Amino acid sequence: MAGNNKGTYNTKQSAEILKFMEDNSGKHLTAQDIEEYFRAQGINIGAATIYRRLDRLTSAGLVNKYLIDDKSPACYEYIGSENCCSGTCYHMKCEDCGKLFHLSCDEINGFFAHVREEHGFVLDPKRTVFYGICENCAAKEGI
Amino acid sequence: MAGNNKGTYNTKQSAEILKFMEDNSGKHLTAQDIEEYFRAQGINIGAATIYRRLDRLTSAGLVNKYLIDDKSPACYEYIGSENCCSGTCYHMKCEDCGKLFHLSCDEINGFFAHVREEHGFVLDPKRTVFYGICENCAAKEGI
DNA sequence: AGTAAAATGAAAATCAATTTCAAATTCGAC
DNA sequence: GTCGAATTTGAAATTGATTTTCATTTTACT
Repeated sequence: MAGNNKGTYNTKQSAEILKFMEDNSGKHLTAQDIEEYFRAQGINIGAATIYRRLDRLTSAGLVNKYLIDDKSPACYEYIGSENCCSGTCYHMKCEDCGKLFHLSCDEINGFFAHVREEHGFVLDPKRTVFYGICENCAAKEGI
Repeated sequence: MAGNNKGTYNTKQSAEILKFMEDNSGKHLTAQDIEEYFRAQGINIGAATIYRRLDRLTSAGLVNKYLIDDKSPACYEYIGSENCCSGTCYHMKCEDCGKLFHLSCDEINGFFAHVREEHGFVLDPKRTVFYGICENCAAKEGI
């Protein structure tokens, strides 16, 4: 049998949700996105079930949950073995256009290591979002 | 007259709220905390007014708004115009104890420069808060 | 004082997320 | 296979923080 946890039953809903998350690996999906997808497919999966499953997948470490900003609902991202967020991936959010960018480079790892070693603070990439102005918006506004 | 903005009227409620925030500079207060304080003082200030004022103070840069975790309501902290740090200063917030730390070093300036030059993204220190676990809490929990 | 613009409080609305609970499903034991 | 306890589900109700609405009050300017 597939990775069975004691005291948990596998259902077709949970399989569907996991498959959808996998298929959208690297994308940020809200619970609503997922709900709408299944509604469009003619598959009825209740909102409560989606939230329950996302919680499970998050605790299991298969999915990351992000609270990017105050106004929008939480979003979830499948953590595959090959996509950009499998390792440590950070997010930058443009205050102007609201677009979300992924950031992954040696410098940021070095900086996080510095903060850990010199300032004794272990940063949390899941919660930490860098805000600023993206290249596009800067050009547009002549900043 | 005191710092008047065009098209804004000063009220005793807004003065009371600002004073209370100033008096609790460095503490993290929820809208509820503030509501209860005024109720206890026998001063009636509606919840909506408190939220409206906190929003204003936040946009004005006098107060920072934090979303520490998913479960708890937003909290607000009086920062003061420029009295918390000289020059550019960044904030780290412990997800565990909620304490706010100030960060100022060459490495962070270097990192911000790198992001600007190599990733075309101009970071906003005012808005960007680093979340993580502080030294104290890490030790306490044996992480 | 007169008055237009802005701020307020109470109540209603919003809205993501959670809880409730009866009905359906899962899965190991027999 | 099927019995039965444990688990999961969906729909609806609930929660709880925040926002909106709107009639009334307050403010700042003349």
